[in-house]
Amino acid sequence: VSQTSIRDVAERAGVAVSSVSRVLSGHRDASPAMRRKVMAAVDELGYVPDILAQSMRLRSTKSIGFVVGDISNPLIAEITLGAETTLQHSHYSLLLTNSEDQPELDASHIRLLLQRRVDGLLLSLTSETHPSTLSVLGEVGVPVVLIDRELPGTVEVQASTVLVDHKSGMRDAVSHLLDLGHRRVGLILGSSLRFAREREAGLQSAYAARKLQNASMVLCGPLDRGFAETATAAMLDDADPATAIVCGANQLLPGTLSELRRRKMRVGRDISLVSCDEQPLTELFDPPISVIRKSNFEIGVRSADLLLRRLKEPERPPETVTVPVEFVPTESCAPPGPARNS
Amino acid sequence: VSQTSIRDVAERAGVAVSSVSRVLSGHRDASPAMRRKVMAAVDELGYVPDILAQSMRLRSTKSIGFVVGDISNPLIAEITLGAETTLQHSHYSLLLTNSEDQPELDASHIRLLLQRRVDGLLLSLTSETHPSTLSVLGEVGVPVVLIDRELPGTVEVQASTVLVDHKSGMRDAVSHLLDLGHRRVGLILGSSLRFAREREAGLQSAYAARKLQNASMVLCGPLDRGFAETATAAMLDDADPATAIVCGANQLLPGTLSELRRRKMRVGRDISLVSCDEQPLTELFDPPISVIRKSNFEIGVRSADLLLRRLKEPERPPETVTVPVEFVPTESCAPPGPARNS
DNA sequence: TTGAAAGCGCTAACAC
DNA sequence: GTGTTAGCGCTTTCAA
Repeated sequence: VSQTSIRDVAERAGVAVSSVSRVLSGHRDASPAMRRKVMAAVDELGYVPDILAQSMRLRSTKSIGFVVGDISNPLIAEITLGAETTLQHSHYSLLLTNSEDQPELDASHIRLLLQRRVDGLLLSLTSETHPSTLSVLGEVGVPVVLIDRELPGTVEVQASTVLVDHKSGMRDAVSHLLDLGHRRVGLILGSSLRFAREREAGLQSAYAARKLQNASMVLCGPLDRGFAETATAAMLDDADPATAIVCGANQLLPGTLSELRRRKMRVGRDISLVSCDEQPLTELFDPPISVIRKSNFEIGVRSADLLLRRLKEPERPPETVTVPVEFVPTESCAPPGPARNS
Repeated sequence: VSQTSIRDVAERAGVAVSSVSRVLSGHRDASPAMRRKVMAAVDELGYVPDILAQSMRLRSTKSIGFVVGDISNPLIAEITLGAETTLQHSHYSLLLTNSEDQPELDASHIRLLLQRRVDGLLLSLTSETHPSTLSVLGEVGVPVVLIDRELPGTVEVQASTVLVDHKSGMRDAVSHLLDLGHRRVGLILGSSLRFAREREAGLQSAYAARKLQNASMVLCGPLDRGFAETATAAMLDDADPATAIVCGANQLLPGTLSELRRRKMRVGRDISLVSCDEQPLTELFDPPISVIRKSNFEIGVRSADLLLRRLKEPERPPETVTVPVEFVPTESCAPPGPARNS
């Protein structure tokens, strides 16, 4: 497609390049006759404008840079779908970069994207505190949207933000467990990003709201299956074992399930279980697994919307929106059983 | 970052723009003294070259267009990770477009990406037969890699291809079921893309290899949970009910599992079950679900490699590589039980 | 070895 | 209403 330039079209139509440009960009100063001539030449030659050259002139690439930690994480993939779909409708293209969960790559990807002259940035950062990321964010000249991240207050980065209300979801889940009679709730956390902090805070607030002494057990480690196994084992082997376990991230659930299976513990009888983030099959376990869920697609859409808004109105100040979260209880949560007395 | 141009650097260093360009592009005709002067100016100004302008001159954007049906499909997301990671290492950026499983969008995305002057195309097409896609593919001027798609032989599209050996995987799975004594194997298929055709062929070949009359039951419909439920029900309600069910795609498994649960049928006892494509939790069901698996990450890597190779050597003819597939049997496959005689 | 200048394909003054 | 022309930031002949 397109090796023909606007000059070829002009020549073919017997008019000036500027006239071709005017017709194609829908400028009003173009007579019907001119329109016809130009469009005929365009059709005959199969001319398609070169976006690169347009970008160069207009100083706008109509492209957005998206930095993610790991696109193969289903949650991120859904966010990406929401964002790309939304941007597409506004004629923006998405440049995707994976940081492979390495904080150093966040900053270098941002720099690369700026070099590519993206009009805006959508960031699902791997780290909220890495100095080089914070430093480059201080001087990006384009609108930025942070996805579920909060940077340390000291740096004043001009960015819109889409926040997820993890705290409420966790509060609801833990409250439910407390109401069932659990007192020793275990929470497994990987990472120390905002979602982990909020989830821990949600758990605390559930205890606090019921004026119960906080007898929870929070274990934090790498965001992987191996750690989830270890943590689950630790929670069950504790002198005061947890009677309910909350998996603080989708990547952890397999580890917890496998440790429970190894011990032949039945979910919803010997142990109560809640998972953060719905996955395709959680609902099909027997019993179905309680989840704290959110719409990742919506997160992507809202992020893109926030960005588009600032692209249209550059003077507009950054905004923050919060996406709700929902706790879906199932029989995987039951009153603490006799196992506790063993 | 970067509002300074190469002219500013030249001025600052008191040299010509061409000299700056030479130094920065590592041209050998540049004296050490010149190098020093230029680099000093670059550092002082924090100059970063504008990739857009470079692309325009060099007629290469160092970017690859990736068309996918649905990035939120975990399989696609993993392929994307493999591809992006590989391209990144060769300093290519990835432009991602979602076709939302609408065949018409494939072609328009390809056109858009060509307008953006991508150096190459990675395609996970929504349709292998849509005319406008085939037509635009006939005149793309850049290297193309098809990911697990085969276009009708009539169109001679110059493209490298990464194929997945679905057929072998399915043959192994069905052979295993036949060896267990099953004769009536049900296969649920969504879509009619290559993977579905190959899976059906694999099933046929398993029967053929054992010289058994093909008593399989293949149902094809939309690639969603609802259809999987319907198809599962149909297979079980048939006059000669299936004793084993193979889910032909990850999106179908939830439907089959839910229909089985509704009927209180126990996997691995009342019915045997195999799923195509490993998912995070398949292994944690009780019993674990047999899967036909492959490395999606590898598919992405191989696709990118094939593209990079043609980018480096434009004269090189397109190649085809095949990625292996593995059947992982579990107790979800068992001999047909008494249920059959009911 | 370095500099001056042309030009990639396009848009937008500006002049007619 | 239309044409001429000057760049956008860069690379690359070509001359010096």
